[in-house]
Amino acid sequence: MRDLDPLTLAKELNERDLRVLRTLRAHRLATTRQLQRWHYTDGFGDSATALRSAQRALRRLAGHRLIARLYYRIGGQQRGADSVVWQLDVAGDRLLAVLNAEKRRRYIEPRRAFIEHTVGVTELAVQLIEAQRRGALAELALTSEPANWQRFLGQHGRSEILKPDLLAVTASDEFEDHWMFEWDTGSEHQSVITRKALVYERFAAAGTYQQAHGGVLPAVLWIVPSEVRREQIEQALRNARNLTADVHRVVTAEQFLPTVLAGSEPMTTTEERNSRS
DNA sequence: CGGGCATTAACTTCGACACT
DNA sequence: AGTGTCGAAGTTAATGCCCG
Repeated sequence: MRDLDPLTLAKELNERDLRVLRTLRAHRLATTRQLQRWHYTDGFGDSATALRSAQRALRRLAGHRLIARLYYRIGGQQRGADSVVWQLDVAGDRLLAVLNAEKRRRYIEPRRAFIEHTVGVTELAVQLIEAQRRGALAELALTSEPANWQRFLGQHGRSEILKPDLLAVTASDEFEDHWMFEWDTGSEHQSVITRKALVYERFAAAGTYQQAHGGVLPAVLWIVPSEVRREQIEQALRNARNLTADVHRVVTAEQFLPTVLAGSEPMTTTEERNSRS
């Protein structure tokens, strides 16, 4: 069954299978739970059944080598479906390549830091999808790497590329917000952070994005794992020269969704959100 | 008191089967 | 074929117990 012709294989797949494959292509890595929350929600009695169905389907896809389960599990075995990570495998890659006339990628077991970072970014996408589904967001357009890379001319006409972790355009009833998300796992040195922030700064100055989107500049949202880290990043951004502070906003993972739902305009207060008992 | 070991509790995955 | 549900089997962490 390994060398089934991709189009023959495609006939055995349902629409949901293909959506899972496309999600893994776009976001590279996702946990079982994330894929369940994204694609296995409609028509299930409870979330346990949905999870069971997702596990079965993912296992079936893995049997065709459409997807592969990583050896590394986030947080260890006892985290269950939250720890099992999937990526596209050779057959799935070939299938999507045939369907979409795209070129191939390599699919090897990534490094641990990459896994945790990428799954974190996927989590942002899943949270936004869920928010849209329950009506908290009227519109949502997600663009992941590498499609969201932004080429622009920096200082002295030097060609540069900005690589956000995730690009999102959200809309509530009347406002449309553009976001660039940077998921910080807490492992990067502050100099790396500020260097990246300066790329954003030059990108804003170049004005190419604003020209293409009616004058709108995306808000840059840094998502960090802890309050301590949040203060460190904010301090680093403050200390960096040539940074206009209001372009960048730093929030913890818990604050991510409320921040996006509140919109990219400067917020009044975040204190109520922090008090959690 | 603390190390080492066995037991228990709390999870998960996954097979099985009925049902639609 | 896909869904709903149960329970067996496996795991890990927490707990309890003994003994030097």
